[in-house]
Amino acid sequence: MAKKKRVDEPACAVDYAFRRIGGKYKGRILWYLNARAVMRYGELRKAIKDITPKMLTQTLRELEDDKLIQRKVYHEVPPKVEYSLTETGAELIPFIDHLRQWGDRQMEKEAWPGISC
Amino acid sequence: MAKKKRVDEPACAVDYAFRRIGGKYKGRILWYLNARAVMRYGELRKAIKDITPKMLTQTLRELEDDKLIQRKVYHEVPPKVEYSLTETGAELIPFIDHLRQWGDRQMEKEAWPGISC
DNA sequence: CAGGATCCATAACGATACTG
DNA sequence: CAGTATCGTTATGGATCCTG
Repeated sequence: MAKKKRVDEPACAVDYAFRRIGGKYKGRILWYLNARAVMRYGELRKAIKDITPKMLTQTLRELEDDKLIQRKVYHEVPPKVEYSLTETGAELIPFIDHLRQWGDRQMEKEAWPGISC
Repeated sequence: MAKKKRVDEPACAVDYAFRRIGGKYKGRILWYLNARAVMRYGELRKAIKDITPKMLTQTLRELEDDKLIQRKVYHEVPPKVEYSLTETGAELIPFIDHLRQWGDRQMEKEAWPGISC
């Protein structure tokens, strides 16, 4: 998911795009950041209940390197860091939203309890 | 990507959807099947130049278990197997297309040689 | 032609403890 | 509060050879 992969050429635009938003948490992080506009590290951690600090940090860094999110540090005590979507990241939202709607329909069909994002 | 994962509840619809189309080749397979309507095993293998037979079979089976594609076997010699999208799989195409367009724009920005799907 | 089987490498992810 | 560091597990993908 990180640097390495992007070094070898993507086979095509679909391949390229999936590499950038693949991974277990990227979709959800982007979606949350869209819904709430700006979120602190701790808020994201609470929102994504199953994530560990390591994975959260790692995923946030990858998204940042990919210019899909922005990181703003407030140098104060206690520290405060805010994350938000970049323009490029925001362009992905319609896609994620449609995918989410599709997911909702499928989950109903399969009788999963519908869990809202 | 296979059964195991889908056993534990997805956190939400975004999580659910990403699980179903994640993986290195799923997006591209769905996209190709959409563009060409129906494809044989060997055609897919040629289209996805970097895939091994094992991965192709494995990915196709997962997509089939997920009811995103259909598999039609012709019992003749030499054997012939055709793959095509299901209704549910076809519903994903607009989103893959959207994502593909986004990928195209990004690749231009980064000055990757644009490789068409 | 369309795969199955086997073995292997690495990448992705996770638990836990600690820190500026 | 917002992370690091270290270590371990599992999932994913790959090479190679074989077959109805």
